[in-house]
Amino acid sequence: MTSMANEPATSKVVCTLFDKNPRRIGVSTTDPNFIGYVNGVKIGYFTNNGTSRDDRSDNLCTHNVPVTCYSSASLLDRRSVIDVLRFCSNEGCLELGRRYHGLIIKSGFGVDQFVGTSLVDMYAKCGDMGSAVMLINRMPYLDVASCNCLISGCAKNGLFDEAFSFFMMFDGIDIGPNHYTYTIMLAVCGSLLAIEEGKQLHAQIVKMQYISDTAAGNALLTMYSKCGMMQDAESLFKGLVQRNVVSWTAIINGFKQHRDFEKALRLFCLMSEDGIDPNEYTFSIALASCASMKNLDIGRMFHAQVLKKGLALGDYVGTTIVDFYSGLGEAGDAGKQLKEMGKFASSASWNAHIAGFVHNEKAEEAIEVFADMVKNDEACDEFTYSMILKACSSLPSLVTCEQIHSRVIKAKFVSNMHVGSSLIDAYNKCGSVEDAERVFTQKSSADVVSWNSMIKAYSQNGHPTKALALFQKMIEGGIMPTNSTFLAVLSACSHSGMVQEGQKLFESMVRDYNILPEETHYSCVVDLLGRAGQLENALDFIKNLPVKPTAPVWRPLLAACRCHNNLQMAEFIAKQILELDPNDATVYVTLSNMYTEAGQYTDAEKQRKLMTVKDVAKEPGCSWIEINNRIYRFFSHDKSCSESPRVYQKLKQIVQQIEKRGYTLSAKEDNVALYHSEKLAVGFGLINLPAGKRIRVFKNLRVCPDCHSFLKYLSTIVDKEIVLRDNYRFHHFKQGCCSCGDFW
DNA sequence: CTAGGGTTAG
Repeated sequence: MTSMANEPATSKVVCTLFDKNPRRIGVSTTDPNFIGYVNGVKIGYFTNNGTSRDDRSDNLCTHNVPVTCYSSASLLDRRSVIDVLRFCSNEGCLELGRRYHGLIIKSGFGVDQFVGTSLVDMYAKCGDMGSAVMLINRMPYLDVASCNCLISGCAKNGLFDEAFSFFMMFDGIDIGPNHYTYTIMLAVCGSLLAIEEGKQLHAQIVKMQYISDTAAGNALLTMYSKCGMMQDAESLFKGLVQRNVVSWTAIINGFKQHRDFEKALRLFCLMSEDGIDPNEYTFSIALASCASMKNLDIGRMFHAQVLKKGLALGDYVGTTIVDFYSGLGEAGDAGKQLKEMGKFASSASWNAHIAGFVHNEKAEEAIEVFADMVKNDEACDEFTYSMILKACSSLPSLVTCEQIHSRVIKAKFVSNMHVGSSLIDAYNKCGSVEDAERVFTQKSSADVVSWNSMIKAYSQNGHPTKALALFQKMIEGGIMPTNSTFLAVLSACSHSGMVQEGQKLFESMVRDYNILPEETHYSCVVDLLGRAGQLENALDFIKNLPVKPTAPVWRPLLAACRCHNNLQMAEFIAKQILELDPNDATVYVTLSNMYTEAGQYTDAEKQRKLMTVKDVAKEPGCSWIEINNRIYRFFSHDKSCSESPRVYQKLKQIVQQIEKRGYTLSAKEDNVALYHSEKLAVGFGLINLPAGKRIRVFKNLRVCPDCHSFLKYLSTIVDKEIVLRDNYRFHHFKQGCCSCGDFW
């Protein structure tokens, strides 16, 4: 045996093996996870994970399966055997299929080629590839249908390299691929974005005269559109001998996937003119397009159409409707749809409702729906946990986060990429780097997303050195960084004044990792230079960008001008930003306050007037107050809070009292954030906050004694409901106070 | 008779 113990064979290795006229694939009898050997060399590795849906088979056994299932073997007939196996394949009932397999062996139908193929298909579709391969090897002879089942099984289980290997097998044995085989392989190419291989298959299809087969044509169409070649897909579509509803759906979905929603909807109309009726697939795509376009009217129209056709309660269409309404903030309609779906609702439908609340920053409502979902015994999946953890981060609530974490552990989702990284993110946002660290180290295998989350956690919680060290470790571990990785390390450098490191990283991004910088990276570099006071360098950087600078690229430089008192440059930058985004309230606030501090009161007032005339100050979640020619802006994640007159009065009172006490509320900071956590207001922006940074105070946050007493003072004047937690950590720490940035 | 093509969400 070779030493390839834990890695799947690559198609390259396998292809060369198959080139040498392979005879037979074999399977290990001792290790159920090994799929097989060719001429004594292992070619693949399967994980036997087909048991995940077994909980469903008990129900299905008692309700939906033909009676013969329970009858003695002698009562089985060939027809129903095949029917039941097809049923198991479609529903993913592995356990039921296994039991049925036993009956089949007893009855003697096991030797039947068609029954054998159905069995292979059942195991493959249920995810038990080990058994599928074992059966293939025991079949008296292989035919194209059984091979297709095997290849299709690989493809459905994400084993694309293995699918290719088995496809190559056709060259070595007497049977050849047929049109079924090509459709399967085209789907594999689509998933791998393997356009070259796809084109080769296209050529073979033409040569073999399968091109007139509708399914093959549709598979080609999908392959091209998945690979991003929409022009080829469209011309292929136009040239199709026969366009059925699947062809139309495929091309419409292609344009939807590439975010050309208008074109997608235009084609939807053309389709009806062509006399083809849209079905549930087409409607799902159309509704999802409306959701992405944020077009409530057209979406409602589609909703009406599916209602009329009686398709509105199906899992996919129904869920898309929930998603459509909740994504547009129409939570009422979303909830109504979910309720109407009743038992037809799947976990996806619930997830869509939760996601809508999370995206619209209504974390509490999201958690309520989650509680409802649990109460309804709906199984939570990776999406549910990932979404609900995002809700925890925006609250932010450590307690809720811990509760969800325990559910995640119980449901065995910690190792899932999305759930794991959301967990790290959530602990990060709740201020507990220690917990984030624990999740990260306990994950059996870390994926790049989790590495990114952990680096970001260090970076955002005042551990820039740790962030960079972890980045180094990641590179040494051979993990390819992504653009988010660089965002995290660049911001770590920027917040800790490591200008040179930051610049080096930015350069290596393109040079060593071939990652094209985006707007956010440029913005980070501008921030890096600006914070360090290198205003001219930052300006040069922007001027020399290969693309036209956008408002988000200019903004950090304006903030830097404010910090470093460069009014002249601030005026120039302000002009640039307003040209790109005339409604940016920050610009007026910043300029006005800078003029006030420079004693240019007329100029200051001019800015405030402009701001009022343009009515730009009314950002959601933000209110502002003018005291002594200065503007203070208050942010709160709770819209109703920042917009309520009572709160407005309260805030005004606070600022006045603060000023009366001789404090200058944020000499360099015009934004004051008001956060709530678990019904407590936990923080205020304070003196000398770096621009753009809003403070959050959590129980484990490191606050220096000065700020602590200031925060305590604030808490006494704000409101009775607003109480600060008294368990800050008070010891010497190496990184700065999260409030004022001072070192203690 | 057995195998194939199009749908939801981080």
